[in-house]
Amino acid sequence: MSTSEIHEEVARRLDQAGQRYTRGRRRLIDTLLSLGRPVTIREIVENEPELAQSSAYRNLDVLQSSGAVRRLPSPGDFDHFELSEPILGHHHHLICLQCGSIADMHLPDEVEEVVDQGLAAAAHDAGFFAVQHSLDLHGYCAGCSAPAN
Amino acid sequence: MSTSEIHEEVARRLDQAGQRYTRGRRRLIDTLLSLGRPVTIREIVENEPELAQSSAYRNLDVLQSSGAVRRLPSPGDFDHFELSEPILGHHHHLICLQCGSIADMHLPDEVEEVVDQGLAAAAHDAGFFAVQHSLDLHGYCAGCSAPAN
DNA sequence: ATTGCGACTGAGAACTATTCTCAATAAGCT
DNA sequence: AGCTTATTGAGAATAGTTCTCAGTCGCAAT
Repeated sequence: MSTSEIHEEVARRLDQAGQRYTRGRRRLIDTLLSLGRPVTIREIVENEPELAQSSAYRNLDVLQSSGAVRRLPSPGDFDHFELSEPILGHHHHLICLQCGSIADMHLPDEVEEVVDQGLAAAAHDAGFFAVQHSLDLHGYCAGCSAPAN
Repeated sequence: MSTSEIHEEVARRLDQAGQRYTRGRRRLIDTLLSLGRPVTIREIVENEPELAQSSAYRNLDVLQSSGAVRRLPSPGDFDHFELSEPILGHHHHLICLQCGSIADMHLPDEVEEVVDQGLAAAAHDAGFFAVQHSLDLHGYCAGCSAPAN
């Protein structure tokens, strides 16, 4: 999806939710696009100091409600935000236990199929209505090394 | 693993970390065992009112550091705690988007194998040192129904 | 263009889950 | 039993996030 297609898609989703695609919201999407990985509010505001923190939180919430953004609860102290899977495509995360950074990762289609089938069976058994799955790898990124012990 | 084996395992891990297995910590483990699913601090304290909230937080942190407990960052407002995988065995979660409750789930070994292989390859490509994976299903539990729209 | 109205913004206050503090207590050791 | 050190509990402090509200902007109809 090209940048302009993404903006159109976001605009469509906001419109459907009765929301406007204002300058601040557009800038938020641009920032998420340019950083290209799940980021914290702090990173967003540092990259785009014109965005007020309170508006960033509010607008990320609006964008999440309309399905343009996903909020990732994080093991560290800060939640991370990324463009949603309908926009970015289905993917997974490499989460560093040391520095808390999150990188995107993709798995072969065969793996996804096996996972989907396994999860569908488990959901069915539990009377659970599945919306999406999350499959993340926790460990140490290239910049951080694993603890010595 | 029987209840007494679990307590022995926890005691071993705490001892290794230079920590005591006190009454409060034992009660914490008992509570996690009896509830049998990831729970919030609030649920723990409500179930075992003799546990001070501040001590519960502190001890869950100690237990996590020694590898007896896992803390799950949650999409809602409260983190959840559960016994660690070395004790409970490898498993996954069904996370309800409505009520925030988390239930345990197991996948067939074949699925786990495929996932492990796929993740190992992805981690290798990214220069990432993997510790564990998390594979959770997000949706609506049997008690909550999916939104109408 | 102009106007009108409701949605949006920004700065800070408020909220609340979690962590910290410290005097009192319990655990383990000799 | 006595000593030493870790642990506890109640509340204060911290900090990420949400809320408030007066001022501003976007959009549509005139």
